[in-house]
Amino acid sequence: MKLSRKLGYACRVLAQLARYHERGKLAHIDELAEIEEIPANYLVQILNELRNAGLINSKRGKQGGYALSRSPNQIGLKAIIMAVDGELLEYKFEVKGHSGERVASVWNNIGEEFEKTVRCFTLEAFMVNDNNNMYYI
Amino acid sequence: MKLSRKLGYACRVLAQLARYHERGKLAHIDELAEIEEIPANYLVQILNELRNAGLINSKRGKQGGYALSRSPNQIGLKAIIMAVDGELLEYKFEVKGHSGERVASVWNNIGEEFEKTVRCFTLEAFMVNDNNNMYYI
DNA sequence: TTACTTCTTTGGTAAAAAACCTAGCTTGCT
DNA sequence: AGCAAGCTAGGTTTTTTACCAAAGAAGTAA
Repeated sequence: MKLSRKLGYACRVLAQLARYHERGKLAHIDELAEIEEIPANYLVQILNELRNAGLINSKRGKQGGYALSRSPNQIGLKAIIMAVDGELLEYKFEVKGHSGERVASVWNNIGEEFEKTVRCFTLEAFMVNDNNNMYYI
Repeated sequence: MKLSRKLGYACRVLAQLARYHERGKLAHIDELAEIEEIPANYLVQILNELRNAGLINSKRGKQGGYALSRSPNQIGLKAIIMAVDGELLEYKFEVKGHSGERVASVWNNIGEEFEKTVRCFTLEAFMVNDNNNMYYI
């Protein structure tokens, strides 16, 4: 059970876009790539998928860039996962053999439970709050 | 988020071994492969990992075969997953970038929740009960 | 309208992982 | 001894992941 690196990138870039969202600014792909240390050429693809899923908007040309399509607490983790991975919990094994159906049905149940868990999280959970680190002597 | 085919095989072969367990018989690798429609050459590896994890025992030579090391309700799903996949929920992405740590920490929480879900299941859940299908006219 | 800047799209490639195979070895039974 | 099982350690093949590159399209501003 592995989480793809791509999903990690997606969470990070969205977290970063959430910060831009607070400041009402558009983010450039190169900025995002540098701040979150994501290969820019790969990030292009990821941002595309996020846009196709309706999580972010983009604007071309000068003054262009990316922005969240709604506020972070309106962007559920399930939507993020499905945007980049297609499925929440996909079992790639065919339903075969004597126990095939039973096993598949149990994993469906587990998938539903997992979905409940995932529903508890939104993009807000991924946001870094810099103020937490600001202590004055 | 994909479940490996290997994990599906493992669940199925264990479910089948659970039936042998009820009848107190040892199972041969070829029988298991045929009944559950798993490539025998691959199954060898899987059974090996299950044995190394202590979930099953094996006996060589004539009259040899495989058996569960304990009853199905004593074999937790977590142990099964970890036997074949190594980790329960492994995120292969390095902790980098501005939001790296935060994202990793959130996914750790999700992993813990997932573990709670998984703890509710044992091998018993995967067993097929033939009696359910036995209706007499 | 032209030049420039940004995203968009497509079609790749390289590396890693997953799935599966082969063949010789070991153990235990009869 | 001889055979019937599992054991082990290497392969190979296929699929997926991660990433790159370059031409295209759309907006902006001189």
